[in-house]
Amino acid sequence: MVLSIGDLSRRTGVKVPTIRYYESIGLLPEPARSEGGQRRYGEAHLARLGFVRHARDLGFDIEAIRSLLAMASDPRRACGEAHAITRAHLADVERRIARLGALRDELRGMLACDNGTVAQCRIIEVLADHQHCLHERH
Amino acid sequence: MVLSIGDLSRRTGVKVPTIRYYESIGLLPEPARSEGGQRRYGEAHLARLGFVRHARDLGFDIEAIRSLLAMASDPRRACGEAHAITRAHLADVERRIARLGALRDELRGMLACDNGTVAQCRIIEVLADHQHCLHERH
DNA sequence: GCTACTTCCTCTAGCCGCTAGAGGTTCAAG
DNA sequence: CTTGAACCTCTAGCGGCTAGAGGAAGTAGC
Repeated sequence: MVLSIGDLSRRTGVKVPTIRYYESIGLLPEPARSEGGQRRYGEAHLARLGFVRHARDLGFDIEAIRSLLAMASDPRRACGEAHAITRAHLADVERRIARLGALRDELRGMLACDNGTVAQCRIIEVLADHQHCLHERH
Repeated sequence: MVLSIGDLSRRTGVKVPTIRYYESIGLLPEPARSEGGQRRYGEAHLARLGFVRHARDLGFDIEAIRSLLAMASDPRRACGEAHAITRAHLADVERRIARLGALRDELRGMLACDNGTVAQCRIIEVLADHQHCLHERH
């Protein structure tokens, strides 16, 4: 199987410039080239880019993905480190959810006024004065 | 009341370079200067920067804040636009919460294996093959 | 083999919202 | 009057891409 960069892009859902970007930062190995210098990919690239895409979708940052890739390539290695990375990421996601939930409540409260003038508008009022907030700390 | 940029920073919790950045993008008006050229702020700046800080904490982007500031400065203006901005932002926050919730479930599922070797590790497995996911679409 | 058209190439610059650092000046306390 | 903190401007960098210029290569139909 030989794929152009466009083929690889369509198969993985990763945009062409993003694939080249991943190569430039060393996340993907340099592929073979055609006589004319165009990139030619195989199964290994497809799998690796799929892995990367998937991890990005799950919100892992590039450095975490680098580590996960290193682990995936060594099937005998204990996956404790993968657990640590994933747990850390999960904790981060949970923090973000909590924060966004508080934010949502705050925004809903701000919307609980009719469309009067700014003078009575809770939105402007809340923004102008922290005292009106539901929570002390955002 | 006369405040240096450091005073303003301490009072609002906005870092000094960020205050200068806000000025550079026109979010804060240019303040008066001391004889030696240092910035000198008053109550109006304090209130405006507080508003900006608060809106940023609530996750509004700079352009939204620009609009909200324009509305706040005109107390007779109807606040329909402020509602529209806030509703749009709320919808965005809700989408992010839903997405992060799905992500959290996915990550929790991935952690449901013991620390064996990579060969049996669900984390690596899930990342390598989308079929293992809880959801079709992330 | 030629034309036309798409896809590919490299390179540079830009996005957001800051943050960091260099190299120099001003201010305020003692 | 000296010290040392805080200030100044300017440029560059962060993450993770995205956009555009200007040109070369690949491919399908005639």
